[in-house]
Amino acid sequence: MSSWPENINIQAFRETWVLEGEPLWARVFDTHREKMQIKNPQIALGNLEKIFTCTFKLANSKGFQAMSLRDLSRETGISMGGLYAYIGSKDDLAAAIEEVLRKTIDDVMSDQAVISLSPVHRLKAIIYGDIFMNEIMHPWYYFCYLEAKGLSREQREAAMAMELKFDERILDTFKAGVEAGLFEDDRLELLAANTTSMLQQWYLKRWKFAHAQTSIEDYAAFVFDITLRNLQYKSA
Amino acid sequence: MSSWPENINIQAFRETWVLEGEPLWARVFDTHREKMQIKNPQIALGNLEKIFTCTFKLANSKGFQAMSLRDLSRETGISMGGLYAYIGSKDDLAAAIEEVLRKTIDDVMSDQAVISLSPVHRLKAIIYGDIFMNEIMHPWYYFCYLEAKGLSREQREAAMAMELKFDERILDTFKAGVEAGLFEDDRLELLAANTTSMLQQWYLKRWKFAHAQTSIEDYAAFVFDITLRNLQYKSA
DNA sequence: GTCTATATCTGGATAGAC
DNA sequence: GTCTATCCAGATATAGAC
Repeated sequence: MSSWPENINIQAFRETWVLEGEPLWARVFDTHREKMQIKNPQIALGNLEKIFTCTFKLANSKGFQAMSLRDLSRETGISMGGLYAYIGSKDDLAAAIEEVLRKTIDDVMSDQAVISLSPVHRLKAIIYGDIFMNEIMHPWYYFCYLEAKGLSREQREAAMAMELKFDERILDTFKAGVEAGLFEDDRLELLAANTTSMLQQWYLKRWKFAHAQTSIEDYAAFVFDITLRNLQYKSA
Repeated sequence: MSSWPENINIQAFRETWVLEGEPLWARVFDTHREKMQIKNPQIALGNLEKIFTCTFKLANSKGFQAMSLRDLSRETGISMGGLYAYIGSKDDLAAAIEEVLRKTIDDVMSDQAVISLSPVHRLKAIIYGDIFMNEIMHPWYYFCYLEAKGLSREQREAAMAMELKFDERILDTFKAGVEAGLFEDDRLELLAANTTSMLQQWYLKRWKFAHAQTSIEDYAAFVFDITLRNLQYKSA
């Protein structure tokens, strides 16, 4: 947590949160411990990585429902019986993905270092942080957005609550700016929802950004800039 | 076409384009003629309405892949054998939905009355028209967005091309405004994509707008307003 | 034009050997 | 801890009566 959000760039973010590689699979193992028959982390981590990565590959191209566990077995090189030592059921696998992502977002969102910043810097930290996270955990976000209908009612509602909470976090920052006399107090709820939506575009419309050759830094700067403009921020 | 876009409101739009009721199912019948065994429109229209409406109900809540044709048979009251007189296969049904929506959008988008307007009015006509259309054909849009992965490669690409074409249409309007000295020439491609995305929110995030009690007129005005602000339009 | 009955197959899940 | 073999529910699709 040391270098974030002092240096707002994706390297600093990567080093602070470590949402990739072994720490990520250890997080998955931890969250999912009781659903698995395998108790030894040394053995489990590698297979969990295979299972989740291949699920993203298959589900994010043809859809989770359309992906069979036989497809997954072939892609991972793990037998059908083997798979069931790691998951309770197919639905359980989707549920695990949603749960891990939600808990990870929750961790990053409750970062105290960001909360203590002044409105404009806080806004920047939220926007850049969220885009960096979307980039790093792209397949997770993409999966959860497009497969939400297949989840249980509780999970769907948790996912919606999460998005509302994110909107609220942005809205609170807007309001702090209004109180400081920096922003205009005009349709802040809709503006907050719009900022959230701009951020989601980064994982939903990859093809469009690739097509237009927009880099992640360009896009983060764009979202930050447009948000300030919408708030009628007068820079010094 | 007479009263649009002179009076920009949803009633005028509804009367001009008639994208509901019998004319809509006649359009479906027409597009889908050769895939059906039924040749008599009098008989077909009612059943097509049942089949498509129930497909939306089931697929837009549990997902198209998760919906079985038995579910659809039960929901429509048409037997399994009966269904197959109207569709070639399950995938065929999804393809039909995409095709009908795309052709309908294409019709509305090529409206000459809008193209001849001045930049600001044109922008308003495009934004309001698109939101009205999203509202009227909501289940169609929602289905196509979330079930795109299940479509054939050709159809997926056609859908992406359609979105790029829409972006282009907005971008052209922006550029016309820049040439007329009304708008600033700053990251217009990203701004156009953002306007498209704000419009898509109307059918993607219904729950959020319902929660915040935002009416369609409020939201259309918001999108128009924010787009002009982003373009740094100086109103007279 | 619509139904019932049925053929055929796929996919999730498990038992039990190793 | 992993694999093979198998069970069986449920899905698409069609044949043929009415």
